[in-house]
Amino acid sequence: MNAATRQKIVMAAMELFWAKGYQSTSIADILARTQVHSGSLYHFFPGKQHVLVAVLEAYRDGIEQWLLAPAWAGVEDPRERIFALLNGYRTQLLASDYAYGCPIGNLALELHEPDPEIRELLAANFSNWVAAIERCLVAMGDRVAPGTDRRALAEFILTIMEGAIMQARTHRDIGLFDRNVGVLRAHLDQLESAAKARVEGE
Amino acid sequence: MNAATRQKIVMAAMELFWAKGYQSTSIADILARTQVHSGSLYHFFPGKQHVLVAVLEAYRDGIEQWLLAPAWAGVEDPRERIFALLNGYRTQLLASDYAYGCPIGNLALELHEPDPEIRELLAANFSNWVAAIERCLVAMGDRVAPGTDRRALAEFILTIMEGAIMQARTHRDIGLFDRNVGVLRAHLDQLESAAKARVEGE
DNA sequence: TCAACTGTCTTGAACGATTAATCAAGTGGC
DNA sequence: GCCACTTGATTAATCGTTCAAGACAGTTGA
Repeated sequence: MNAATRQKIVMAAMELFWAKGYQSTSIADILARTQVHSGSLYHFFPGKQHVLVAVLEAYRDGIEQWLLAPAWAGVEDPRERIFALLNGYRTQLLASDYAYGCPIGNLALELHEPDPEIRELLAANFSNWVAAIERCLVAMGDRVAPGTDRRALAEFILTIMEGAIMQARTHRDIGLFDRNVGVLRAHLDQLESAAKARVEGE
Repeated sequence: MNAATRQKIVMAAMELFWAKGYQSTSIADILARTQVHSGSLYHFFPGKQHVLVAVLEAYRDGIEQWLLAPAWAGVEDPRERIFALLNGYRTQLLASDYAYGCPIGNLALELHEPDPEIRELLAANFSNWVAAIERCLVAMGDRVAPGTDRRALAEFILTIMEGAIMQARTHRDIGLFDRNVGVLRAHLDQLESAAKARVEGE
């Protein structure tokens, strides 16, 4: 199997779905960008939807390499890793003049009645992201109060990332992103100081 | 002007854009549902995009009557009004089997390069929603610590609503919505108890 | 009182463009 | 010769949009 052509298609589709969305990206768009002809594309993929499947699998399998590793390079403190990850999205949003938000979040809201396979891949992408944050929260140990539901808090942080990008992009104002992250920071501060007080009180 | 036909189109488009998204809704879909013919639609609207404008204007102008008033009927406490509003979205999500999220949030992420007019209408809808929450936070008076940025907190609450719906819908699991709202509730609890401690301390 | 006119809205066939997808004929390495 | 892959013209369907013709209500003028 000529993996090169297949991968070229997936990479181009990744970029195009991110920039324009799934429906607004035509097969012709993908063919033009890759210099591949339609017969080749349909040799590897039964249809457009299967290109999306491959894209979502690529995101799922590449989260460590393409998302977490770059964001966390040189950042050791687990708490700061959370904000470093959020800052990665912030940077992308600004660098693209508010065009590039979260590719998974975009697709999750664009596709209204996705096939189960697609929906589960979107969910898996969210789950992996949440798991990465949860690992940071676990690594913070007793800096967060012991009774804290770290999984729920990790889900909450994904929520904030998605909502903050949505608002910042719509208003074309990074202040919305920053203020949202600011409130999250205050929330984590409070959780930490509560844990600290608890330790000192004992 | 025969306002009846125009309004029929706007109402049908509202529903269809909400259920299927903007791009997946064809003019033919709107015509079929309204029993209006294409010539009539194009008599009132220069094009599909202007139907979207009318829909967004309808949301903007109807937020009080169609969103806030029903959610807040019988709820006087400003803090509980916040959660009553969130609960409205929760109910819709469940009643529609995870189909109906936030119509504005959906459009905000589906449309990648919206015309300025569309983008500003989306932003105006968000702003009105945030303003309504901010009024609740102001009505809470010194139950929240005086230094709190109530606007930022209101934006944060919109973020949580949007992110919580996105995740719950993708996972088809209301637990994601509930846990997100749970963390928000804990955050507000903490803000309230901090304000209380401050008052008692003085 | 009635006929003619005016402007608003309706009808529905038709248009060109774009869409995802097909397929028969190739190419080239093994 | 076999098989994986490529080429690119072609397809049927669907898209948003157009337009000429007509329906209808209200106004005008005699």
